[in-house]
Amino acid sequence: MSKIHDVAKRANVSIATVSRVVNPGRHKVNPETAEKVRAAVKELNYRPNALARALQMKKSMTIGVIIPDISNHYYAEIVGGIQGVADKAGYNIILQNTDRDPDQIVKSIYLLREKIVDGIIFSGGTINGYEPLSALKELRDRVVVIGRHDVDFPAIMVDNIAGATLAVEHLIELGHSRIGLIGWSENSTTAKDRLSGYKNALAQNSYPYDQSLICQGSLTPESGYNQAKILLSRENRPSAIFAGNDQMAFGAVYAAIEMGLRVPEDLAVIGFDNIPLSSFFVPPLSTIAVPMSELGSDSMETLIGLIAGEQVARIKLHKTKLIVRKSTLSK
Amino acid sequence: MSKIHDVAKRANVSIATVSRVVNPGRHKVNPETAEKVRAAVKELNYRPNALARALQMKKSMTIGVIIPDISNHYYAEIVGGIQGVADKAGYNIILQNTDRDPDQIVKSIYLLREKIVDGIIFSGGTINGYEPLSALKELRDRVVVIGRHDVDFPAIMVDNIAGATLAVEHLIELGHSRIGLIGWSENSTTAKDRLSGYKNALAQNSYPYDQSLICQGSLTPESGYNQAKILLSRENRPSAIFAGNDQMAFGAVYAAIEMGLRVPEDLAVIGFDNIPLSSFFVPPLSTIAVPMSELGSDSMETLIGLIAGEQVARIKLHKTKLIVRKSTLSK
DNA sequence: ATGAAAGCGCTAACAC
DNA sequence: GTGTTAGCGCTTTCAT
Repeated sequence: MSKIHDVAKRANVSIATVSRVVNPGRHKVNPETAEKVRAAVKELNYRPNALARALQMKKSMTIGVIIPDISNHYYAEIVGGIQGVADKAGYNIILQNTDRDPDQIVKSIYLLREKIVDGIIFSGGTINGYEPLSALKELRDRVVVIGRHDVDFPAIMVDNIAGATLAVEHLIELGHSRIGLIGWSENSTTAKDRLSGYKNALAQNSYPYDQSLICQGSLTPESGYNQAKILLSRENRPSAIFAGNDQMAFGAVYAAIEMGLRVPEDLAVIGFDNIPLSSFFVPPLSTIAVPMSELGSDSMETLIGLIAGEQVARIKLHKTKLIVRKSTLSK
Repeated sequence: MSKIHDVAKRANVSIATVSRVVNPGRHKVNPETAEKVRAAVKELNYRPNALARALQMKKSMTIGVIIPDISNHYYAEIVGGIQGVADKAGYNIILQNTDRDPDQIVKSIYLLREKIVDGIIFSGGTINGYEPLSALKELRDRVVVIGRHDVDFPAIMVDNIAGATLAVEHLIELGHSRIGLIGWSENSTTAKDRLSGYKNALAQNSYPYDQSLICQGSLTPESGYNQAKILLSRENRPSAIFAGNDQMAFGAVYAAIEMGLRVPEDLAVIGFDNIPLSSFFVPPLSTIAVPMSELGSDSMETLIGLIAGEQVARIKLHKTKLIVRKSTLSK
């Protein structure tokens, strides 16, 4: 692989001149000389070494993305959104999977710092501890988080409370009063917010909050299935279920059908996320649409602003939308 | 951010010594000195600059992954598999999305070369042209492809022909003779292979190959829905449909139900891929399981072998598996 | 407009 | 066992 030196020799100029034509704009260079250099570049198939350049410029044009798991649809969409704007701006992204493991998270941050990333986008898992925070400190002005984290970085969030309220109010309007909730981990702020929205909607309509209607899955269809089975075999079972995400909603529908209940006639089910398959489910699933890809693109735009030294909003809240399909048709 | 020089000063040693304790193994260093250095490292929160190290060592511990689209489940799983083994081996991955656009592919390769990646894993889209091939040339011994590409790099593949044969033979055993196929682009070797498997199964059972049973979708549920509608409104409609992937199979089931056909009683449907949701579909979808994550991990293992200068297999074929669920129960 | 040379932060000969 | 020094390939003053 040829280096700047080779090109300089070939074009009979100094390496400084080569650098100037390879990075146009900052300095003038004689058009003829430039042409000679460009010819040499082409002949030698020269490509500047980004490592060397980054070392010198203290700018790697690389950003780090820390997520729990890329094979999870939600994060894949986010990363897709990040990629889209990163590409256009000339940034590359280094991916770090953490499985939400605090040690992994800390390790990832250190690793990205070693690789001299220009910034970090963090999503999923928690970042509140002393370790991750102090590790992130050195990049303080170049970090954006997706989701609520109670830390002092610009945050891109989904209005989960409003979304959940939307879902449950929809169910209430349909005439349901006993509404089951399949939530998940108490450690997740997202889960907590969706639960809050559920409670809000009940309170606004003066319905009691009944603990026996609440259970916890783990975001998988399997867990939705299991929890729905439990919920539906109680006496005085709910006539509607609000599942914390579409995956669990699918599991819940499946459980209902297996138990001889019809959806939506005997049980209404609504999910959260609006994954692509939800409209092709049988019955098509009502849900709350979350603009995942936008979360990603917005976070990258924010990071770019941060890197440019701009003032950026402390919080950006993205709206959700109620999508009514067959799984919650009239009671 | 502190540099090796700061640590050296703090510990009252030379930078060479610091380097030696930071990268243990190669050289001996007095335990006491080492301890002093480690203390200084900790106090200054020193982290070696990976860029500088990579520049010197000509090894970045970073590999490039080129795929069409990370928000596609298939590629997300592959990348997940790659990540898993990359992490353990100390590699980071830089992601490049191409949308299968040849220009983007070439650009991605150049970009990764500039970033001095230690290797590249390529999946999806085509790589046969002169441009991408010559761009890849400089990394010749450090490239592995996933899927069939008729190029001289180690390839990790799925036995799509055998898988499709499996699917169609299953349908034939069930008594179906008119079996529709929803395929996709003729440019895709995967699509071609799955079509070949379909033809093989028919031939082995002396069934005719009827062009009117073949149509092309685009891997989305929408397209599966549309194509199934066409197939099912022909007179002498098929009694079974083999869809090129699960997404299209979902669409096909949906179309059938909309047309008043029962699945599997009036129409059997089988997909391909075995995405997680397929077992929670209503009815649960029969399909051919593809070990996507394994494809990723295997490709990374192969690349690591390549980097280590080992001899690696030219081709590794991964087996598929027939998963029978309700969507193809007896005719 | 162009070249010489310093230096980005690190590793690895090579001396001692 | 430890220090000195020469690069890795590039960008960027500073001269000219």
